[in-house]
Amino acid sequence: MPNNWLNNRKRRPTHPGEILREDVLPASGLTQDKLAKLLGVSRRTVSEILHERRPVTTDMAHRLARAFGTSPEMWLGLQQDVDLWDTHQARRAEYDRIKRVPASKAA
Amino acid sequence: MPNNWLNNRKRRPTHPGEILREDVLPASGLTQDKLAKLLGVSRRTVSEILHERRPVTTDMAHRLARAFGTSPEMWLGLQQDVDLWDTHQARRAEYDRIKRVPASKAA
DNA sequence: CTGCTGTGTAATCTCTGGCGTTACAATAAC
DNA sequence: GTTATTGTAACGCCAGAGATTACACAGCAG
Repeated sequence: MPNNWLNNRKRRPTHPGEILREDVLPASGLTQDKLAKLLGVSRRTVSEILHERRPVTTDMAHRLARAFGTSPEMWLGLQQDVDLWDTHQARRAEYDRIKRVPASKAA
Repeated sequence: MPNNWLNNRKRRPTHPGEILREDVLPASGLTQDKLAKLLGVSRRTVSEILHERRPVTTDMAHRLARAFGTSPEMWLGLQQDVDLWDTHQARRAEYDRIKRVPASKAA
């Protein structure tokens, strides 16, 4: 409910690679290499995403969506939450210094 | 309702810069320069976002959220839609070539 | 007319990060 | 054994987000 819900989370949100590694890929019966060729990316890219060392980019979100019949938003949304969380962890001190703009009702 | 809702849109989704330019910034009564200092970024960065020439990054989403009391997800979500749309425009041919993975129920 | 303020925007640099290719080692499967 | 699958190091490439500096031009107050 709170807007700053994300900022208050204790745990890092689920990386899309986890879904891919633990559910989607096993269910598909594909090897990493096969999937990579199918998606049109390198085997390395697939591997690093599975290990959550690389983000699912806009491009990858589209590719995964095509291959697995899901929406690109689904994959990218997961990634966004992770990105927002990571950035907040890294720079929370700086963000805390930013002051709220007063609602100057000079409308 | 359809998953590929985004892909079927005729119009490019609303860039967060538009909201900032047409609503949020005017309502605040701030100049671009003031806002830039407040956010801790360069005047140029603010200007380019207002003109929709630069995306709202994860970092900027946090800054805007702090300054205007909104959620980072709000700003970033708008940007995501734009990004997905742009990428799809640019590479739809390549994506169309990606074949759907058969649901091998080798479960 | 003269400034001052706010703004757009080149030019230039820096840094980060996503991706590919190649190659090698380790492990699992046959 | 031999082959298939996978992790990952070492390259190199290139795009893009951001800062800084500087200049041009608008609008408005005096």
